[in-house]
Amino acid sequence: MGRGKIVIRRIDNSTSRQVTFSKRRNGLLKKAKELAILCDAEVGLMIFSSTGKLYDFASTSMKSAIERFNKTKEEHHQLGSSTSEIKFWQREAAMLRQQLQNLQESHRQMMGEELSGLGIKELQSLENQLEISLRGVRMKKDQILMDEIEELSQKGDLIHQENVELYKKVNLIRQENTELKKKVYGTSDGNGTNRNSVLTNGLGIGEDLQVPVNLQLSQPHQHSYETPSGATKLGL
Amino acid sequence: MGRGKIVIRRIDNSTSRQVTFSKRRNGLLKKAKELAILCDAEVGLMIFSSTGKLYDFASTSMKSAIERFNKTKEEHHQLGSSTSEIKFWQREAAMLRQQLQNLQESHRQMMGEELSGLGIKELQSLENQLEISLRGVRMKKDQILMDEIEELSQKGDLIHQENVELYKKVNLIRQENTELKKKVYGTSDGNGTNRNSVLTNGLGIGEDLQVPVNLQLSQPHQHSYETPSGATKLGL
DNA sequence: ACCTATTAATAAGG
DNA sequence: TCCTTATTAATAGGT
Repeated sequence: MGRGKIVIRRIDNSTSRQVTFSKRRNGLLKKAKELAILCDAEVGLMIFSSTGKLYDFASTSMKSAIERFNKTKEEHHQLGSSTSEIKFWQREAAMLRQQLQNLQESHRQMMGEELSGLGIKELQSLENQLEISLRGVRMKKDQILMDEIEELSQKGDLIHQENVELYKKVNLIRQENTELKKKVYGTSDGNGTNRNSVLTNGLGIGEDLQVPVNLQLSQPHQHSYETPSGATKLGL
Repeated sequence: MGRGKIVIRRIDNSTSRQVTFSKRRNGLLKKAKELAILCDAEVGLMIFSSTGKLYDFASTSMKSAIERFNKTKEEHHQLGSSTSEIKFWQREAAMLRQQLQNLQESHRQMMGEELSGLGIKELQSLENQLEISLRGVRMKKDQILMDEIEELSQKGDLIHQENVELYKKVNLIRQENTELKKKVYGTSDGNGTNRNSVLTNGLGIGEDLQVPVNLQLSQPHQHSYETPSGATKLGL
């Protein structure tokens, strides 16, 4: 696959040998990666240039690949003589690997991947399961949102009550103040009293009373789903 | 470099994944050999299929490659030697068990179970994923059903054509028969001829012509989702 | 390192 | 797994 055909034989010219090494090494590494990804295989590749430099690729880790290599090779010539302990753990690992694969397949299907190979009946029951799951998730989500609203509403109530109490206290103190002023400066103004009462009506009961009522009537869908956690901060 | 371009991503279909594995594995091994020969390099390649089978190539020996690798990496971990066989398998099992648990949790959540502990954001993204999966599954299912209907319709057409041909043959043979009877018994009856033609109209063209038309007009939702596989038997 | 004619690999489909 | 073929990808040879 180049300008001409070549025979597979050591390249004499050291320059072109190095150039070819560089090109083909990259190609080999690339294809090793592709194989690992495309086919879900574990690949370990070590390349030493003629100058001794190392280039390597491992889909998981070279350590894992080498250990697996050794185990696989050992099994071959170890068929008669192995400790029961080792055999136990080997079987354990094999079983777990099998379980993992089964679960992975089913998980992929639930993710809507790898559906080829499924028949109508299987697809139908998968669809049913997904619908059930979806309902469950939505219920849970709505539940959480409702709970949050409920909590918010209660906090709103408490704050409102607190406000009412505070308002009363403010009024009491204000009255006390007025009384004190009268005593200190004598009866000097009807103005100050008027201004205070107007202010009180503007900020106080008139509007505060509405707040908890609004919270209780609000519906989940009127809240943004994106920033519900922020709401709890309001209460604190 | 095939009939079409492909993206480097795990191949979903397990059959084509295996086919591709087989082809590319051979290609990779070939190129590893070529690199070693052409460029005078030491190459070690290990490939484990997803089923655990090992395919390997080493220009000198895997032992040599691994030792050189260890030396180069200056890791005195002795990856090639048998540390504690049992410990290796225990670690392997522990790792697999961990993976299995992680996957199980996520799988349960996709089944709509074990949702407590999830926040709104997580539930929302789970919901989105389930919706995506559901769409995928439904598309796949509809595709299969449409394909089946198409196939059935074509078979219906063929059968109808066959019927028309057969009807013609029957009529020909019947005529022939009538002629023969005339020759054998002389001109004896108008009764037999009448009965035949009435029978012909009842079983023949009049009804048969409708069958393929009905099949072609039928829509997917008119079919039961429970018994589509039985339908293919009709054609055979 | 880049270019590009040419060969090699391989995807898709029996 | 092997075969075939259309198409893409790798790369040999040159600048």
